Amino acid sequence: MSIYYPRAILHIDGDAFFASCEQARDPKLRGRPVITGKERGIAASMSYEAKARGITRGMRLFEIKKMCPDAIILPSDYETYSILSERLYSIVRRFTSDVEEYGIDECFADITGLARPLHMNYEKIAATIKSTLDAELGFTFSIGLATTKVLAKIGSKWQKPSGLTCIASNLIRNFTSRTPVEKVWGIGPATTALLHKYGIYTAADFTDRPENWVKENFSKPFHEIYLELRGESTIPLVTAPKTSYASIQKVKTFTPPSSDREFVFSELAKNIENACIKARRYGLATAHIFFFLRTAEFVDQGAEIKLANASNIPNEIIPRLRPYFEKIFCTNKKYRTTGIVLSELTTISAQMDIFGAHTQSEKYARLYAGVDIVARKFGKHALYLGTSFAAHQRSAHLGDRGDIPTRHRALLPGETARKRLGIPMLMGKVF
DNA sequence: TCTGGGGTCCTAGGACCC
DNA sequence: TCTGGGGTCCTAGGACCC
Repeated sequence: MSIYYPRAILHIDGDAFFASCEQARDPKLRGRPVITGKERGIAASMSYEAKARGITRGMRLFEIKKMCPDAIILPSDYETYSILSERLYSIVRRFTSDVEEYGIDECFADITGLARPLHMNYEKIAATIKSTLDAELGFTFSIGLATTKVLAKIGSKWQKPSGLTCIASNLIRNFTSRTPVEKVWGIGPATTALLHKYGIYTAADFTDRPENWVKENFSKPFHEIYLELRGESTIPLVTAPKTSYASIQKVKTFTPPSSDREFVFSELAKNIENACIKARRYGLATAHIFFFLRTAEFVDQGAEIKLANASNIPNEIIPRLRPYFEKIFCTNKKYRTTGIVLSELTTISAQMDIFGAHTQSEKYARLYAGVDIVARKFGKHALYLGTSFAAHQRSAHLGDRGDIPTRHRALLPGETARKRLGIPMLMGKVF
């Protein structure tokens, strides 16, 4: 039998997702070159009409206006994209509960064993999911069907937009021999360079090597990719929803860069408020805070602060940061970004177990319980601190449409987060 | 690719213990 | 006091992803 799938895994990917969401919401935009990313000054996502005009990701907006004067350039609206993203997941879940929400515009789904109950072969199921998504969301999706996640990813990219690519077991080599290693999910620039040194240029070149050679020369993730490329499913779908975080990070860039001390501090305060909102939503409190300021020249400075008592209350955290902010802030510099990382997060109940009582002030805890209720009813920024007033004014003025919602959190202690962000520590550790 | 705002996972090596 | 083996925990850092 030629159509054979030991396991049937789908990768489902929205085509030009952000731009497509805008076109789905406003029919007047359909058929026109739409670009998102206005707030950054570069193209984040382009409709296929814009791609046809030569516009690529990361292109500067002034350049785009020259190339394509009728381009419609919009700021990113992550709240709307998230709503459509949830709709994507829920449509796929009509077919199977084994869905991994991998990114705002994509997911994996395991449909193994569903051919009989649904009275369709796997390829027909994939086609049905695709036509349902296209019809209900009003724009197109590309799907890869294969026996592993890595191969399904190759499939979904194979014919974009609006493609359905099925890689049955006997066809794997047809695809891997035409896939450069750097296009394989999980193989980045460092591993590509290493593979090239061994004379490996396509995915099939890689799978032709003996397994022991791969085990000896590569770390575990690349051995798994190797097996997946051979059709052996090794990387499981992660279908459980995220319930907790090891750290929470909020970073925001503003234009134009500013040398106004109070304005920059208000941007930092707003990030703290947003990080605390998220911490409270998950019942978490932080004992380790890291913040940084980035200048217009992309020079970062930061400081770490350790709290004796864990907190998720901006009123407690912001005053602790202020002295370090004052030491870092330089009046003759312009700043473009502020960021905050909360780590050493503990659950509120764990705190009570350890200390036998609430460690955060009862007054603030009650106040913020109220704030969170108002925010749920009237919007996230219905209430905010005077400290971040300037930042809220700016975003209302510019027509910001909300912050990026995050579903995942890195498991990083504060200093690691600083290092990962590539921020040198100028002040040393502060406690 | 002149640079947005999030994330994951793995490994090496040191501290400390028996 | 020294040598040695083995285990666990933690941190730093690298590589990748959207």
